[in-house]
Amino acid sequence: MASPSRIELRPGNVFIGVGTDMHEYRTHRCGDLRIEHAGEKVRLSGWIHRKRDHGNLLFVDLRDHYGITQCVVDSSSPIFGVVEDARNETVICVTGKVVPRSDETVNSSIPTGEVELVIQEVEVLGPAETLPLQVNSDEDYGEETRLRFRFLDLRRDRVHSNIVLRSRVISDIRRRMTEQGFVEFQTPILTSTSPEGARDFLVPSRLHPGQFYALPQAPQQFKQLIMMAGFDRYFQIAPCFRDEDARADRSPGEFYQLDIEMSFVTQEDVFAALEPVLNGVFNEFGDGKTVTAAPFPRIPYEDAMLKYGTDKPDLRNPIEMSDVTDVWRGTDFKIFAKGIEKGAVVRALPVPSAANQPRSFFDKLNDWARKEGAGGLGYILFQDGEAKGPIARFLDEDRLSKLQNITGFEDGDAVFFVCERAETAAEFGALARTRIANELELIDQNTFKFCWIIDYPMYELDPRTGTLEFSHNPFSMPQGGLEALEAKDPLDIKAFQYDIVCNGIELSSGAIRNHRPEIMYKAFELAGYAASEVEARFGGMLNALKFGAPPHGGSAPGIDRIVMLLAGEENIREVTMFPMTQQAQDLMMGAPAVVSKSHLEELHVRVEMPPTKDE
RNA sequence: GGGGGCGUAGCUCAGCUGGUUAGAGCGCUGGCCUGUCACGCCAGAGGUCGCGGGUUCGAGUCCCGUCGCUCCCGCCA
Repeated sequence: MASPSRIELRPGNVFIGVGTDMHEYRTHRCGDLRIEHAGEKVRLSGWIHRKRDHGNLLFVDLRDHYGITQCVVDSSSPIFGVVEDARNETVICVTGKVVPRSDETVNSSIPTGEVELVIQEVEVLGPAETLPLQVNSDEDYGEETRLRFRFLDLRRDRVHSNIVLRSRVISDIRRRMTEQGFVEFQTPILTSTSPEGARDFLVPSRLHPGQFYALPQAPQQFKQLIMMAGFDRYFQIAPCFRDEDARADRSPGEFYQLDIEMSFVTQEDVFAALEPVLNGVFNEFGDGKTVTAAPFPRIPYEDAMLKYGTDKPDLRNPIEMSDVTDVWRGTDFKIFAKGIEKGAVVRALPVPSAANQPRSFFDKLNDWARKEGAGGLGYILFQDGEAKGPIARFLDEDRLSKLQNITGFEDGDAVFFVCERAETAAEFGALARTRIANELELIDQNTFKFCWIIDYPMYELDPRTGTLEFSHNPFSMPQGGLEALEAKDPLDIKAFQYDIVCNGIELSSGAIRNHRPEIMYKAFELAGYAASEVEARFGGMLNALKFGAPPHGGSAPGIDRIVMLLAGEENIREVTMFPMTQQAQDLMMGAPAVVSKSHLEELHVRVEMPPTKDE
């Protein structure tokens, strides 16, 4: 017989000898027993999932992590009363004989449904009080109850399996990364504040009064330093901390990234490393949905903004916008023509097979558009070779054929028009695109569509101050290098900066990094930072760049969002074991909390409360 | 920081234009029931209607404030 350390916990395994030396708690798990076990004396431990009490005959569904087994006892047994008195969710250990069920009483909906355990001995291991939420129910409980009693919520099937899925996804990612030659490292949790980006979490220093550590917003600088240290290919399931407000798809405070960085690579090399990992993981855990095959489409930022109105397009949506400003310029439809004169653009949204929708469909959309603050949502229907609808008459043959060339509409389609300033047109067009596709159920729910968004602008103007600032990561390499920084209009410079998007959800951003100090100085100079300031803020990294830095780049897909997509969950709490509320509180552990005075004194910290309203 | 939704029994919710003793399902307690699998049947307990103030003869319901949960905007290099 194998030594205990080599015994695996697999369904069907008897992992401890049965008989006189029966294990104290269990010989099998609650998902194990099959018809082959009939006649054996076994021991199970688990939670009372549900009882069916017939007075003189009592069924107990005993549940553990692995499954449910029906146990049965009748009033002739001396321990009948003990089982009858135990509440749901009480942890018990039962010993008895496995018996086959009669044909009429087999339960084909559970794997153990052909047998049941006749209870001969019972021990209550952990009694349960009256429950604040019922584990054996699909009822949708309020967040407050669920989070305060998360340990109960986690017993329930849906969250329990989400968390297991999360674990399996992470294991699978680790395996795929390791097999590609990536090496996993840990980076510091207590580090320095990062000068750009989100709000930091600060940790006061006991040894250095008045000084603070910060929790890393991401291991960005560390992973670059790992490349400069010559490790070539790094990855980590990295905790990241940002003190920003939560959303349904954004935990307050903390989240995890698959953080990766590679040396001597181009943008394409990074894509080639990540694509098989993402495609593989989504195929493995995507519940049979189709997954974009590598190489994923690469969409330049500018194209994405024009076609989808956003840099995180949902490619499941077949509607692609195009610019038709010229088609409407100078027509008698004054709303558009005058708008165009004042600098507005017109975007077309061709919607396949929408021409036969009832009038009310178009009216409803128009009402919605006005409520969103747009002028409206004009449209033309193409039916039986004719252009129909309220504004169709403003376009002559020439203009209509031009429109067809641009949008590629076919007979039976409808084309919607958005006329706004370019930025608003993109924003509102994106909303309309999503809205229309949802109304007409054009979104394929059985697929994961990936794409890379590439060629992000290096700089943008701050809309309030009009000053030049980094539009993404200041450590990205500008396309064209130093030459571009010196010669081009900064707003025309692109960066080797890219996002990966799946079904309209941004999974990560990444970049080829700027590994040349002189380019770094220049890039920051354009954004208004003096060399001395750059040195003060990024001294450590800048220093490393000066002692032989390899070209390098990477990315960091969000683990939580990957699991959300795979689990089909809309809310990140459903895939997080111990989440906080939207107000960043842990209701179960009671965090954050007031700490003792001595605690604070040790850290040289004094609390000053914000003024209350009547002060 | 701002906007929306929700807050009634342990839990999920109903409660009309303000009007007698605030209801249901699940859970809980007690009773009956030997083949159920969301077992069934009978009975019972359980409520400061989030909290504070106001309007009114009368407030779960209307108004103001406040707290909690949530969704969104801002924020998230």
